[in-house]
Amino acid sequence: MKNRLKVMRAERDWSQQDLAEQLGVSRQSVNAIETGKYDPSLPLAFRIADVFELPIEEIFLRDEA
Amino acid sequence: MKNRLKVMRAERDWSQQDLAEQLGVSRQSVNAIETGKYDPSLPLAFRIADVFELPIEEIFLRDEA
DNA sequence: AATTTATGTAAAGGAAGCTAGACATGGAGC
DNA sequence: GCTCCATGTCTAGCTTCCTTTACATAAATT
Repeated sequence: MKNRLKVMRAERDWSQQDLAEQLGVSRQSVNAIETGKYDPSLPLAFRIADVFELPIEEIFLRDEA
Repeated sequence: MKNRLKVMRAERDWSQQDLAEQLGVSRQSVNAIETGKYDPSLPLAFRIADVFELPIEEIFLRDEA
């Protein structure tokens, strides 16, 4: 499951730390999600969607294939 | 995090077992999600959305408050 | 009455998500 | 040079998600 977090964060000029604080998670979690180590939980995915004001489907992308 | 799984499943007249097989998870997982024991992972939420052909946001609802 | 189906629940174990703490690197600015 | 930042990574530990196995109940069927 890929995501557009890094790009969307860059568009807003937020650091991983900035985003982590808005989401209420650790900087390491944001980093791990961005670098593809794991996917966020569903509740966290909703918070991410809220922060970026976008539907989940526009942030997280089904794996091709 | 609430969800409309039970109703949507009833609308289609699927058993928990039917849905579990379509999703590739155990019947207990479907039951646990429906009865609110826990939320699905993000990848599973996407599969659920695919099976019901609805956006995630129309199936899973942010907790009010 | 006996069987089948659907649902709910529980326990134990493995896999995935998340934490705090620490360390390394590269870039920007003194 | 040194010092911040921002990012990436690692570890140990805890919580959440998901599994198999199993048991209980109610409803429908035979």
